[in-house]
Amino acid sequence: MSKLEDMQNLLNRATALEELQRVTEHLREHYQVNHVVYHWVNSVGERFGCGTYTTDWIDRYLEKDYLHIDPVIHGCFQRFNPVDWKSLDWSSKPARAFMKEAIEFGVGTQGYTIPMRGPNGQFALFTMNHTCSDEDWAAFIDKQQRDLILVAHGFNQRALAMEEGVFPLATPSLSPRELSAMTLLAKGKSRAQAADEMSISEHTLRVYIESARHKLGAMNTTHAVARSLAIGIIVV
Amino acid sequence: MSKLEDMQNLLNRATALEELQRVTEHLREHYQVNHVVYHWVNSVGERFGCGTYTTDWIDRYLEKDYLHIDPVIHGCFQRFNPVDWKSLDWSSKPARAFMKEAIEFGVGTQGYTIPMRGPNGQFALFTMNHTCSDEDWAAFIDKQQRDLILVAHGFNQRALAMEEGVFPLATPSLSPRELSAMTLLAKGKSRAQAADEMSISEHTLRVYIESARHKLGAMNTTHAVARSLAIGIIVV
DNA sequence: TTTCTACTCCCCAGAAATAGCGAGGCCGGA
DNA sequence: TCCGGCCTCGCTATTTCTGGGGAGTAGAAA
Repeated sequence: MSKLEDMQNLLNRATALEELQRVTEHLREHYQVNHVVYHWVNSVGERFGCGTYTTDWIDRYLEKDYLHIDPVIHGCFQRFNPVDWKSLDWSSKPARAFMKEAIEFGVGTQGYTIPMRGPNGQFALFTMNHTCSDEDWAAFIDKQQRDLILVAHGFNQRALAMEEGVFPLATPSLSPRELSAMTLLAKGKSRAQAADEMSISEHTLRVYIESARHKLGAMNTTHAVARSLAIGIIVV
Repeated sequence: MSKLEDMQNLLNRATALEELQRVTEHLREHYQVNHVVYHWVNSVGERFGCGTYTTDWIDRYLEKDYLHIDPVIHGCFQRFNPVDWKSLDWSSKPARAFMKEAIEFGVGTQGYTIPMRGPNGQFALFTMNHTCSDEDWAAFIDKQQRDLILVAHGFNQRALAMEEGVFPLATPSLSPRELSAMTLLAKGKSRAQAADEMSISEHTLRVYIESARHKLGAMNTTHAVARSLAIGIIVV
């Protein structure tokens, strides 16, 4: 039994954010790296995180709205596979300034981040970073890659399980015609065009949009389509 | 070197659908199961698949539009973690009829499906199924779980890499104000409300929406917001 | 059987979005 | 320095959407 499996067991029993936090600390010990962080955006846009960053750095990050500068966030949003920080675009001036400041706060110069996406638009990142040479880091990643993916998945499963406790997965169910309507609108069709494609009158189409809107608790058509996409009941 | 690692290497070199197909066949041999299937919906809603199902079954599946009945699809859309088919809801009449027919076409009675989500709304499923007892299947899954997750990831990485060849990831870049506008609209705000929140005149807001629309190649506001969400440049 | 949901169609008035036109200031890169 | 992108504001006319109100069918569930 490796230490890692012990940690996975610990992870699988975690039911609160503090327990995930503790796992990140154990992982840091185990891998002997600067930091281990897991954070995510849930289905209603709230952000959560746990990890070994100092509160100073987290406060700084939030205060300066680095979410919109951090190339790791940008890069991971565009990718499925894990991302080595070296492969990201650090060419812009704010990005470099951000990196410089991060290092001052103890963040490693080398980093590896695994993006994950869940139902209802959930998006999460599992990051490990360290200060060492490119070669050492490459060797480390090469060796641990698989384990890191599995650990990251473990984190996300627990996080999603915690959410289900809070948001009991009340996905509104739209009828087939309502879904078609939402899909066509999401594709940019006007009501007239959508009605035409569905071979119904525009009046009828409007009824579907309305009822979909009500089911989704949306303020207007755009909102309804946005929610449909976000909760994954339609795909463009 | 296990056989599995050989297969992962094979997978990592795959550049076309046929090669993925071949890997599914190898996996079926290796694990001695009825079927191995990987299929996905890409960023523009096109569907692709490869695996060991018979063409008869695939044709039947498409013909009867089973995508909208199959509880595996439904269940996986709502989940992040891998799904054992037994844990799904087979209570509805069409679902049971579907399962019965699937078995007639050689699909296993036991199944395990791993859902995956990528950037730009990509959604994929990796499935392994077999006909055996509950106990044997549980033991098999328990033993292979980790490897299956890694293999599934391998498939998805290759599939996404193939897509980038076809859709060169030309993500339009919106200005900060344009992004704010899109985000507020996605949250259900009207133009007046959004303008108010951004502390600008509604006329100005309109300019942002218009320019965002043009950058995104969208037909109307709803379409622009839908695209922004789908390509992941905003989060609700 | 009754009830419920889904699907289809219709009208109207007011609110909102769209498609054009225009203007000026600011900042950063070529 | 000039060009381009970004941010801000204005006008008009037309089209589209929204939010109410109806009403009838069919099929499935209770």
